[in-house]
Amino acid sequence: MTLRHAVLVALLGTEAAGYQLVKAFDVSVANFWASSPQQIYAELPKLEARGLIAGREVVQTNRPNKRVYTLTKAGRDEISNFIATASKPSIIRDDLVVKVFTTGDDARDDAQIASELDQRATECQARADLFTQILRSMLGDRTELEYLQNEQRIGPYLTCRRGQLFEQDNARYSRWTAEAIRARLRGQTIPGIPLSDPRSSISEATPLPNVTSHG
Amino acid sequence: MTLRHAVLVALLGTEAAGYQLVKAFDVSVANFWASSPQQIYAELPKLEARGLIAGREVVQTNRPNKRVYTLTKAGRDEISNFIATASKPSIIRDDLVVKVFTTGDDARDDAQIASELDQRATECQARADLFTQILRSMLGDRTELEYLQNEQRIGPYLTCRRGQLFEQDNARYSRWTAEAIRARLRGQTIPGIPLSDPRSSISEATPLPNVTSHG
DNA sequence: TTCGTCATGTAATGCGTTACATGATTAA
DNA sequence: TTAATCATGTAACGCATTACATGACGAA
Repeated sequence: MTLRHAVLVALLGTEAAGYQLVKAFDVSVANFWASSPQQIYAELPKLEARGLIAGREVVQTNRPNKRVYTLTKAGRDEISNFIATASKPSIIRDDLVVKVFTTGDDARDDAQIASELDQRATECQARADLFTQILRSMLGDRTELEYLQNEQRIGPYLTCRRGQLFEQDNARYSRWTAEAIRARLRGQTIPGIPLSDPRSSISEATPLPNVTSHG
Repeated sequence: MTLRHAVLVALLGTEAAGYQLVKAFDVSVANFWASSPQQIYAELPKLEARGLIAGREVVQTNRPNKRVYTLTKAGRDEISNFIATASKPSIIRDDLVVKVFTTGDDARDDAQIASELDQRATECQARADLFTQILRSMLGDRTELEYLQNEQRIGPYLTCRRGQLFEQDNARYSRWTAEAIRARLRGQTIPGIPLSDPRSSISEATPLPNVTSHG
């Protein structure tokens, strides 16, 4: 039951209509809680019925009218409550990795999988680059350190960073795996991938990449 | 509708009972398709009814009897079919990152979140280490390169690698974020985290870590 | 004698996905 | 005139989660 909480936190510090939330989910909340427009639209009346958000009609000319929602006190309490409850482990759902699991069973399937991995790598890299842009525009002319020290709501920055990291990681894995599968299909050595790098764990050695330098 | 496919691929090359599948999901399939025991048990009769798997009773003494399932020809075709269909983007669901999104709204909540991040980092690292062990036992005395060249079914290795990478990445993110939040709460600089590292993108510079060296 | 493992479920409820539906405005 | 954006849904179905349930064996 966390779509509820995902919607509530999206309303922290800003009122928004359903359509705006749908758009906001695309670039921020989707990084940790992917949801379809239908789900979001369906959730809003439920939250309002429970008194966690309050909606009001906004009449527009040249545009359809819309219903704009704000967090209530009860909604804020629900968020704090949620934060006080133990988190469940993260879960991934990935069709493509289900396919990777079959690798070695059928050569034609393997070729298909490798080409889908290439495509996935490109998509992930594109999304990662988008996140890098968003992060840099959040920073303005400040360094990340300055931003994290001075900005009051750093949450959106930190979660966008999560999305960036996930996409980069996914792109990296997809490229590596595509090469491994294809090299086998050719019966050749795996080119251009330093599999024998002496580092055993990325976790201690590698800092998070910098957003400020480069594009 | 991919739990179906996750179960089918788990039966590639080996017959298994429900209980065994539940256990297998824990350490391998869960890395890309997390599912509860109840879901798996419920899925098996459905797959059998569709003719994608065949079950037979195995009578045991000293143990409850069990029903063991094998892929049918139709099941294999269903897998190939699935592979030929375009994959959906990966999705993450992560409670804790929903909480991170709120950071900056309430200091007490922030402290709570930072401490949950510490815990998460530890759990992820433990799981990553477990995967490293599993990977090394798959390799035996071969290098990864040798393994990928010579073993016929490399799928389970590649997906375990995915799990390892995800857990390491998640641990790294959790540590970094916990520090960022806590440093702000103290009003201090962020210690020990090289935020200003000149590398802009992890994806091109960093190879996948090696499994063979270290423990 | 208590816990963990083996072995398998049911039932209720709620969440999520897919397909379908509408209708105006504005930019290419 | 075609597509994209704004704005919001309904309906059907199937998937997922939570709680509950059973019962024997073996190890500590």
